[in-house]
Amino acid sequence: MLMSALEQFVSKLERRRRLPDADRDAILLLEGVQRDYTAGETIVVEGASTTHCCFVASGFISREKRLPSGDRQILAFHILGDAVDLQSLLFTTSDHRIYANSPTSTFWVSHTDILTLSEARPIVAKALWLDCLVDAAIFREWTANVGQRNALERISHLLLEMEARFSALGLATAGTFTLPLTQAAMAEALGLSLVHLNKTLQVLRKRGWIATNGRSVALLDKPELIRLSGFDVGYLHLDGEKIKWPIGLQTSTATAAAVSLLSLEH
Amino acid sequence: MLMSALEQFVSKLERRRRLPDADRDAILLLEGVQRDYTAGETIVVEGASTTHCCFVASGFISREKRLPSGDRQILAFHILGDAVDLQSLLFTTSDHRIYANSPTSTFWVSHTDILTLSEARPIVAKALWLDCLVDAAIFREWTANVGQRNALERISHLLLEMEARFSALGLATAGTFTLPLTQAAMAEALGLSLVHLNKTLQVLRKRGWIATNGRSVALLDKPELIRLSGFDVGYLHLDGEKIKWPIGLQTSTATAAAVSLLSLEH
DNA sequence: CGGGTGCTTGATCTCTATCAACTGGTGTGG
DNA sequence: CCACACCAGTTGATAGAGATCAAGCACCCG
Repeated sequence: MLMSALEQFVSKLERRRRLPDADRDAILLLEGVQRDYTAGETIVVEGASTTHCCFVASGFISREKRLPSGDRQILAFHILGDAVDLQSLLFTTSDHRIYANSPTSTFWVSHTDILTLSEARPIVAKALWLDCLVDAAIFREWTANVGQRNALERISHLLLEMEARFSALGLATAGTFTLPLTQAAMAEALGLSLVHLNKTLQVLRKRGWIATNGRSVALLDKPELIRLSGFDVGYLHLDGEKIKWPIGLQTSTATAAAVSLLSLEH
Repeated sequence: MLMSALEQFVSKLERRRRLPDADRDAILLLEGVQRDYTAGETIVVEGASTTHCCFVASGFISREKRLPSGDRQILAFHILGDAVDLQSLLFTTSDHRIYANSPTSTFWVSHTDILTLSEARPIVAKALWLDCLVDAAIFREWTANVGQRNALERISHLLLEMEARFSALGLATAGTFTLPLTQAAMAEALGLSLVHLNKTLQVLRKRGWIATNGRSVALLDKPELIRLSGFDVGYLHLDGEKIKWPIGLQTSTATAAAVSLLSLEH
């Protein structure tokens, strides 16, 4: 239970693809600094220069963009085992704000060390790259969610995503988990107004599909929520099912394969 | 003008960060197959297994997700010099459909070859990784666009993005460029209905901020469009301004730096 | 006990979707 | 060469989802 942030992170990576011992150990040996935050605390300011990457040991973190109008859009949530903002590993500044929605414990590793390690160990590089690609897949799904679904569907979709992610960590049982979010934050993640979100949540409750108790959420009728929202866990890449990750590569007959692919396709 | 797809791609990378000759050449020497598409043709079907990555030599490509309801969300546009769906380099299947909005010429390189090259050349790996991160930054901006902005702002924002991207390639002059999109496609990228998009475009035209002629778009009052939509080119990372990309890494006093950062922060 | 935060409610407004029809251009086939 | 079909764009009318405004309630904490 009391795994370190890096141990949690490695577990996540290894749920997708087992790592050679040497690579796993190399990640675990990364040096860094622990740092805790209280609920509501800002972790990284928008525009701040990024020199370190933070790994979550516990808590709940969100990343948001603020528009000139003052409106905000929450772009992602991060929980234990996540690398927050590996996305800015190769950028000098962060293009969005990161903050703690609940008391949060993190571990900070310097970008330089991560890059050095990646350079020395292609497998580590690939695992991190993959993690970025998964994050991007989630971004895409969120874009579709906000762009195409109505309030009822959007909320269901988000709840299903969070349940799946908590569940993969053993932090959800029978569709029940703790979601340390105010309704205001949820509204900002979904592109809805607070009032409308509140009323739509009530619809979900009245239909008996979900129940809430404080910060605890129970998905009472997952099949129905899934049907309604069109949720499909695949994009979260919680396991290795859709991961292509050859470790020992041999110079293959790649071009020949390309030709056959292209001609067969149509 | 008649640069190959890989040459265009390398130019894009080098606008961000100059590459050592050996690495540049290694990319340019990637083998592959050329393939052309007509307007409206599907390039990759959703769910198809991904074995090759396509580089755009000319034309206009979009990537879209289809929801069970039948609605679609366009997730990204790609033009000359782009690597379409480097995002699925480490996945076995594509989670979205890719298709040509205009006659398009592409060059296909096998994932295996790309991964082999990345393994051999950390700098190439980093350049490709960076390209994925930039794509992800654009996804984030789109999420915010669709989630928080109204129709007028959304359209303006998209047009500004496309103008900036074309402009970086020398394909836009004085705010005028060719956008090979039907209004239906634009609506699907912005999460708007076709009818509403059409009417809102008319507002933009009546206010004298844009003009259209066939597929040609002219941004007549960029300052006003920027003010309205809160557009900020930064997220496109067209140049190297915000790119952090040390090539020669030395084991630094990273942890010490972390400590000072963390204590200074608050 | 006062004030803050988070949740809830009702009334109203408006933006955007939906439905339906019409135009103009393009292309194809008889 | 015309008839027809098709597609992209446009228009008007109507409906509905969701935003906004305003207020009240419950809980927690200093």
